[in-house]
Amino acid sequence: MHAALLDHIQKFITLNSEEINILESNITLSKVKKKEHLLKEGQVCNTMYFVTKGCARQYIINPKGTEQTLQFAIENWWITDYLSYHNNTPSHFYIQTVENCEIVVLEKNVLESLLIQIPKLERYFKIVSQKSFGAAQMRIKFLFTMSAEERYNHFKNQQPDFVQRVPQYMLASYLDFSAEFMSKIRAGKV
Amino acid sequence: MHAALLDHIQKFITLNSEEINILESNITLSKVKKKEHLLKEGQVCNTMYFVTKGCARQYIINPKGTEQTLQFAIENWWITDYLSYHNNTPSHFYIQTVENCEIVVLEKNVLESLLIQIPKLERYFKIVSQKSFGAAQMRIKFLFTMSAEERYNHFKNQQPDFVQRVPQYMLASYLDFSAEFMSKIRAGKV
DNA sequence: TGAATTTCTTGAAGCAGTTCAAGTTTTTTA
DNA sequence: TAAAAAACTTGAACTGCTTCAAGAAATTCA
Repeated sequence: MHAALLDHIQKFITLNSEEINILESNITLSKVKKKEHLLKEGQVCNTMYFVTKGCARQYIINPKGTEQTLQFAIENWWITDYLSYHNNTPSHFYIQTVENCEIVVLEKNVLESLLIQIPKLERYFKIVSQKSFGAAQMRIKFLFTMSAEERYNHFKNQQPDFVQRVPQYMLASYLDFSAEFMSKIRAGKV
Repeated sequence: MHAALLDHIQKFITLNSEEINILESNITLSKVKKKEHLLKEGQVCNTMYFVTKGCARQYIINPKGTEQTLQFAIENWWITDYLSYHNNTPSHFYIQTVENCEIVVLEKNVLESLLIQIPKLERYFKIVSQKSFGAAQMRIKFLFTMSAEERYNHFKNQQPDFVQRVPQYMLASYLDFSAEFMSKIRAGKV
């Protein structure tokens, strides 16, 4: 059912059967249709989302009114706005499903009670967020050092199937160039 | 002595006096001269650094041979390469002091033993890294939506003193534009 | 203090990627 | 399955920023 999250947790820490029971009774899987919003700009984010099926994204609407995707979350990724979550401040971001999804929706109060019952989970979330931060640093490195075409090819090599899964304009904005330019890169017209 | 780190930890979790003793006996403060390297590209990063005085930075050398700063760490910031640290892979980054510094140097084996003795520390590091990740997301947002001049002005408003503390070319690369362009922005010649 | 090094400045030429506008293709939905 | 909506393509004009080169200013250190 939500075996995916249990499996993911157990990649990083060891759970006994009691702890597994606690988790199973506190965690539910939600089906979310394509293009639904999990978070909108201006809302305080009180929830963490773990994608077990499908794809979600975090995006902003820039001053020109265009959407720009900052992050994708596919199977086995957490997505949330940690700043809004920790500081109880309005979020700068939208979080939206890109495909029909199955998502573990974990409210702050539920999570905090789980963390008290199973303190080991702190370690799990520590490792996950440290790795995410490391990935964000690499992302900034690529944005800084590669041309638009290099970023596209690099991404395509790393995630060959994913390129097919999302609209090209979303991927273009994630890689920080325009949809039109993406079209030219793909046609070899650069 | 290293009160700074204890204070920082106690902003997020509560420690009893025994735990404080354990920390005090395992943590030492190192003086590091300006421009010394804490990590070089290609090394595996086995250490976390907490800056209590001075300033350090994480940077890369891009294909043109120019340094580009990805992150600054001033007082009360942790700096490390989490991907290298967790995966035991060679780092893509340099970490270097920018000023004479006082730094808590925490080796992986010491940290792991501390985390066993004081499991609560997992929560501390979780919160710190989640906030760092949140900050990295905001950084990407600013890089995506603001012009070079806007990024400079925004940074100057947020961190007015810091602008004076580091060479302008380092700040320029952190904000993702050239040192020459920084010079023109500051002179109002844009 | 004086020499060496590092950092900052300036202008001119160039270009990687944007913007705009219009048309085409694909996907969704009633 | 037809109509509407969403996504993609193309070329032409444009621009924000880079690159290069050379000199000036500031900082470091013997």
